[in-house]
Amino acid sequence: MKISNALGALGALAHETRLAAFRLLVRAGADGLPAGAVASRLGVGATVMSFHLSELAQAGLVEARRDGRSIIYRASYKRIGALLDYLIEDCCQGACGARTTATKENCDETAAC
Amino acid sequence: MKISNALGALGALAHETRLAAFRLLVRAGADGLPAGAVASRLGVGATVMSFHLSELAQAGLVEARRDGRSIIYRASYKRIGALLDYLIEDCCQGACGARTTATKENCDETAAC
DNA sequence: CATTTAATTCAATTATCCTATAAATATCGA
DNA sequence: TCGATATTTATAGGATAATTGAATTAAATG
Repeated sequence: MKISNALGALGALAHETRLAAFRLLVRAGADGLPAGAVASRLGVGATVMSFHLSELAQAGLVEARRDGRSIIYRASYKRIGALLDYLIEDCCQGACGARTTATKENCDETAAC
Repeated sequence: MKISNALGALGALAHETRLAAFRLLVRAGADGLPAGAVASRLGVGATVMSFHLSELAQAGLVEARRDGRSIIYRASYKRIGALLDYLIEDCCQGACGARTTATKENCDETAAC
């Protein structure tokens, strides 16, 4: 992943509504959810949701497809995975690469986390 | 990690100068680097560097200590690790938790990443 | 104690982002 | 085709963030 892509993805996720939408779409799985469902589940208007979903799409974190009147969004697991790889490898240099789901027990959690 | 902390850390990293500074501090290791060294290595002015380092500190991603005239910054491995854990567990739900340094070979990279 | 060095803080400007409203597009069903 | 539904696009505003230069704090040195 290029640095400009990482910056775009980080910026896209650095917003309350967009992070919530992305988490919702990850949980929705490969089928995704229509934009309206995302908006109503998050309690935001259709217009603002459309704006934020397109920001996520621009960053490559979600993909859109039309299904009749609805536009279905789904999370790009490949893209979020690439971002995580970038952060772990290019930014952590192994210092926190061990703190993944595979080897999480190496870390002592604190309340501050 | 709480969602507000994750948002703060994502926002702090979503800036070219700050991401570069954080990467530099990660590579500098536990000893860290004085603010002036970070500024000159990145080719930015002392004032703007100070601003961005304090943003990173506010997000908990770096820590500052005074050493004589210098103020030494170092990366918080705990904090970046906590952010990665949050993204992997709360946002990926296992869909990309496998894409870590430990099990990276499961992923097919593309040019887009 | 005055000077130099290191870094921050303040104030002002500029740029960017977010929200809200209104209008437009696309699809479906009567 | 007409109206209803789903979503996007366009526009304008207000809020937030970033940059710059000057002033300030803090520590070391002669």
